[in-house]
Amino acid sequence: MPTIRDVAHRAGVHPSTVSRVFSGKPYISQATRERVLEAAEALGFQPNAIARSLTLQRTNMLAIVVPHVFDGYFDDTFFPQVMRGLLQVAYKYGYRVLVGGSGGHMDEVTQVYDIVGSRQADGVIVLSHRLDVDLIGALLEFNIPFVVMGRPDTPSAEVAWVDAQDRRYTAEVIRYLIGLGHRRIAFVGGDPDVAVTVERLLGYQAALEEAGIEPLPEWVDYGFFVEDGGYQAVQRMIRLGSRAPTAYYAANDLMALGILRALRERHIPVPEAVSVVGTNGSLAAAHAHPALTTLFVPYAEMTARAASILIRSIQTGEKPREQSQVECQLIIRASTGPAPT
Amino acid sequence: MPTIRDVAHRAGVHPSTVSRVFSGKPYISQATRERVLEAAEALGFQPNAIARSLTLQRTNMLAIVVPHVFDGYFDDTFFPQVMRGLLQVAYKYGYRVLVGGSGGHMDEVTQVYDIVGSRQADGVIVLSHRLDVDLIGALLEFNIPFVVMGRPDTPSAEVAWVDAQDRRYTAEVIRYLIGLGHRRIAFVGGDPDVAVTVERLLGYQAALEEAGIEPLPEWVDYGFFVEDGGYQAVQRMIRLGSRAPTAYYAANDLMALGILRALRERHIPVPEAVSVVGTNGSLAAAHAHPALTTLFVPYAEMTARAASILIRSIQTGEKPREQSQVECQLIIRASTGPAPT
DNA sequence: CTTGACAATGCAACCGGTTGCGGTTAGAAT
DNA sequence: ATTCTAACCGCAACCGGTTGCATTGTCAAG
Repeated sequence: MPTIRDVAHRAGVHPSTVSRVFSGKPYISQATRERVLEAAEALGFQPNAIARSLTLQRTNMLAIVVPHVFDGYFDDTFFPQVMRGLLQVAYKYGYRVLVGGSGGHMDEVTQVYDIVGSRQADGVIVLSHRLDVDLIGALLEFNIPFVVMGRPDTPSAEVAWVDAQDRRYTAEVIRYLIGLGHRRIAFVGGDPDVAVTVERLLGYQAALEEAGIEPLPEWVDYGFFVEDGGYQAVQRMIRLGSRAPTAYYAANDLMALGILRALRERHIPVPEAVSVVGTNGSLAAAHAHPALTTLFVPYAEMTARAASILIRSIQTGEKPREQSQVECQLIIRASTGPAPT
Repeated sequence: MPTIRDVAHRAGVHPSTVSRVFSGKPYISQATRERVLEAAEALGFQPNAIARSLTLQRTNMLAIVVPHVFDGYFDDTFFPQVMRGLLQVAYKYGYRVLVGGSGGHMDEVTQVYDIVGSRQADGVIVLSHRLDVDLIGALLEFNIPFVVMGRPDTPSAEVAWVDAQDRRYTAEVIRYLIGLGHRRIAFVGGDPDVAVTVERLLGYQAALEEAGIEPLPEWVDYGFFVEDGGYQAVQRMIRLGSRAPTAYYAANDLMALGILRALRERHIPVPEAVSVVGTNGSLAAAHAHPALTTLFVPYAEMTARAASILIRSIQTGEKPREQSQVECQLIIRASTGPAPT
């Protein structure tokens, strides 16, 4: 690979001149500019991004860490939508996306820590903030812009976030089910150690309390966001007999599909006997049978916004502080109906 | 951020000693090693990955470029499965994934060219090789390992690939439909400029010819891999009246779902009147109504394999040459049945 | 007691761009 | 004709690790 010095030599100028040409600096005569570009063209020169990053202290990368160990993570619409929003904005502003994998709980922090500490990215999107580890605290130590997806459990004016108002909208879903006459409503959450799960659970509990319903502990279960988690939750709850739920709320569509599958296998008609609501508004939900009522969460928009905040912060040098929220939407389809009498 | 020199100063050693400690070089006494690590700990030192990359000429990154402009791209199971396989292997070997977006056709090449030319990654996975641009030729110019997903149209011993045998398995699907008595079979391809589409079309044509069926040109349409593409294809083909297809093969599940939607709207019973087959084996296909028969393509396994090949090549320094193929599987469900009489 | 071998560490150049500073030159102003 | 200004471009240090080579120290063999 030719370097800036090779080009300089061929064009008969100093390396710094070549650098100035390629980084669009002023005070370069038209003649030398052309000579340099010609030499670069002839040699097939492209500036080395790594070297440039080293001096500029800028990588033009946005980082995101994904728990790749859960296969189901890639089956729900969450991950691709996140990537969509992120990529679109990153691309628009000339950034690329650095995706890191992560194994266990702690490892997610390790990975983020590693990427940030080794200066491989200019900003970070924090996907899931776990309750068991203080990732946000760690990130504040570094002087790197980051945006959290969802409102952190210990809100601070120092951190930027984009929130989907999980608690509020989950409550809205539960109220909708109550409005249909349901009183025995199940909550099938994702990973119990993740903030979003806790928020949704709080929304669930609030809505029930509001209606004067005392929820059974057995109505709450965790499916870790995978299809089989929803399936298993039904298997367990069905044993409650007459106290079994007549409606299920699942924290993503994947688990809701698992719930539908379990009900179908047991020949329990949906929505006549049992109603089911999913979350995320996936395409699979729209095409499921029966078509799944689902709480659409605009994850693509959320990450797009997060990426915008990050990039602005990187470019201005100011710590990101924007705290915004997006609106979700309950898409009512065929999987929900009046409670059986 | 503290540098290696800060640590050296604090530990009372030379920077090179610190470097040796952190890169696990031999010939460092236990005493100084401890002093260095202690100093590093106290300062919160982490080696700068960019600087390291500059000298080592290694970034520990695998690159992939994604056409982010098509929203539908993120709705099918293809993209997340590709990411899953890639991330798992990358993570296992300590690599990270660099994802670049891309706009139009040419832009994909530009982006890959840019990443490779600026040495931002050690290897590249070439997702879709278009027919209109010679990306492979360009990559061969650079001395960087790359693996192509799918067999290139001009096979060469110089390039490594992981192939899903698109032609063969598409033909198998068509033969299955013919076996069910269908003779008017539609082909709804993805992007006509992409190699996989051409391969599938060839498989389709071969299977029909084999059975002595002369396909109508109107039976072939392109849906560009998006849901509405499948929907529109039905709208057009239905106008053929008595010559309209009794079976549809779609090059991904998303388009197949669009086909199902179009048929449902027109109250055409599936599979009694028309059969539908999708591709990719998505979860949405399993939960669709009727459950979609689909050609499962192991994209996660393919990218996992591609990543392995890449990493081995990076580590040995040998140009990757492995050319392997994976097996697909036709998953028969409820959307296909005997042709109407 | 010398010599040799090898462990341990320092020195300095290098990876490939970037940039503050200073020198040169040409044209404009006086 | 002289001075001033600003465009143009070279010089060299720097970003933060890495590594071949040189040097010092230590211990065992001769």
